[in-house]
Order: sequence, then C-alpha cells, then structure tokens
Amino acid sequence: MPYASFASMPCALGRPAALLGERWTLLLLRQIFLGTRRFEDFQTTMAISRSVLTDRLNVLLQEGVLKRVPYQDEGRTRHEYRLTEKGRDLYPVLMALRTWGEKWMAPEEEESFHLHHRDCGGGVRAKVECTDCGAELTARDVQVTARVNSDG
Amino acid sequence: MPYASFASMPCALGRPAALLGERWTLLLLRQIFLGTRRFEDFQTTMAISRSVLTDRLNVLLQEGVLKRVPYQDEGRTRHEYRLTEKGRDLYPVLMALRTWGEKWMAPEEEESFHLHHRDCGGGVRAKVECTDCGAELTARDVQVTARVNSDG
DNA sequence: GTAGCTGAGTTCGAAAATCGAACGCAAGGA
DNA sequence: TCCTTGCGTTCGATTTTCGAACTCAGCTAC
Repeated sequence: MPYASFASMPCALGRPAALLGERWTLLLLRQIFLGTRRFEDFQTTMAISRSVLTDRLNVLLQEGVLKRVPYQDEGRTRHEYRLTEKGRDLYPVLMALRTWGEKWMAPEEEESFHLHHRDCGGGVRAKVECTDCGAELTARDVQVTARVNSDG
Repeated sequence: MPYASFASMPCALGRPAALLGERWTLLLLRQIFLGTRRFEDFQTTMAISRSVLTDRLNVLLQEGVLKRVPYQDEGRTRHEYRLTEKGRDLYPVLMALRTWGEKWMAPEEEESFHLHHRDCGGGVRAKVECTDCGAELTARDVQVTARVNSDG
C-alpha cells in the first residue's frame, strides 16, 4: 500500500493522520494559524521549496481546509489562502501539539509566542474529555473496541 | 533551512509539528495507540518499507516517545516498542485528529473502531479550553502575541 | 551438530519526492 | 516600453522511500 492510499482508509483517525502526516503540512498549518496567508510569505518564513509549497497548498484546497480569497493590493486583485470552517476546526490538533510541546519539548522557559483567551486572559490548553460525564481522559481511561477490521 | 532543522526551532508548536509531520510518523503512532508493539506487526499492518520503519522507530526512541521493552516469547527474549509517559501524553493529539476526522472526513456512519470511557461508557472528544475560566475555546477566542520573533 | 524457522533488522538498486535556481506571466507603475 | 511584484512552473541534482533479497541470532527438530 503506497502512503497516498491511506487517504481512503476506513478510519476517522487514519485519514487525517495520513493527510497531515505529509511532510510540511503541519508546519504549513502552524504558519497559517499564526496569520500567514500569502504564497510568498509561506515560502520565505518556512524556507520550503516553491514547488512543494504549491503542491501542499493545492492538497489543502482540494480537501477544503483552505480557500483562495481575492483581495485588493494597491489597486490590483490578488489571492490569499485562508482557513475554511473545516480548517479552523483543526485548532484543537495544533493546540494539542503545542500543549505537548510545552510539556515535553521545551528546552527552558522559551516561548516564542503567547496565547491567551481574549475574554479573560487565561492560558490555552488541549485536553480529552468524556462526552458523557465530562471527566478528563488519558489513554488509560479509554477502551478501544474494534468494529470492522483489526487494523482499525 | 532543510526540513530537519525545524527540530531545533524555538517554538513549542513548531518542534512537535516537524517531528510528527515526518511521513509515516502519525500513522505509526496511531498503530501504537491501537495496540501494535512489534516490528513485524507494524510492517505488515501499515505496509511501510522496513528501512523507513526502522528509521521512524529509532527517531521516536531517541525522542523518548517510545521505549524498547524486553519480553519472553516461547522461551526467548525479544523486544517490543511501547509508549513512554511522554508518548502516552500524545493521546490528545491523536484524539484531536480523530475528533476532526469524524466531523469532517467521515464518508458516512463508518466507524472502524469505537472508543469509550472505561468508567461510564461515554464517548471521547478532544477540546481546547481556557486554563483560567475553563471555557471551551476556538481559534477565534484566542489572541496570539509574538514574543521573540515574528515567525513564532 | 546441523538444518530449519522466525522475528528483527540491514543492504542496495530503482522509483518517487524534494531542493534550489531559473524561467514565465499577468497586473500595475514609472 | 521597461521595471517591479506576487505567484507560480520547470528542470536537473539531491535526498527519501520502496521493495526485494540478504543477514543474523536464538531457538526447535531431527
């Protein structure tokens, strides 16, 4: 099975994992959540090759994570890449990565940007909870039950 | 900047994004959370090439996400790959991916495996919350403030 | 002891992905 | 008309990945 065919695997975790697990895609989404919207800015801040950047943007457009939005730049029409609702909904994924990174990959008190709740100024944290009782869950609290096939 | 050098970028989101954004790594973690622990089983269930599997396992070992644990198999000692505490802490990342996948990438009522809270049987969901007031947050509720440099 | 089996890699040539530098192009402006 | 800018495309060189074969250690059977 080539890597690309995971895009059609029957698993609600596997498909996103394959999509976002392509090289550059997570870093690209990070940059977008930080506010970058233009081809040129992605290319210079990430130092990604232009052809790969084109490809990754197109994949995310096709998946409906991004959309191209026209805007006026000194009288002429240009386009920028913006998150769709589907794309904005990836926020918990990025925040979960950041929460993990702060706990396990931060060398010291480094913090290149700070996030806080607009309303109350509090910090931001990803967590997993039970939809029923509301308890916060870890891997140990969750039972996996296979439904269709063993590779889930 | 080659892709690999993101491993040392000064960003608590960028470093994990670069680490888990390597091809196969997210799918490998998914497989581990589903219970796979042995080289041979990874190789056959994921259809990844053996050399790349070796490389990805070694990276995760080196990062302290996985550990090699000896066990007895018909009298002889073998090793299996298991999550460390750091690795188990990636659970919210995987759950955030799955929560997103169920909402946005599920073709129908497909569900290849089911997750539920051991104690009460409820469903499992990732979310982002304010550490202060406890409110559930979306990207729009969060303010980003640069600290060191603009590329975050 | 020696032949076979199995899990866990390693090796290596072919194919695919990525890089980086140059090129193309459309829409203004000078 | 020529210049600039943003946004790609193209293409040869390099790096990754693939896939099949090979190695090796520890057992089992004979």
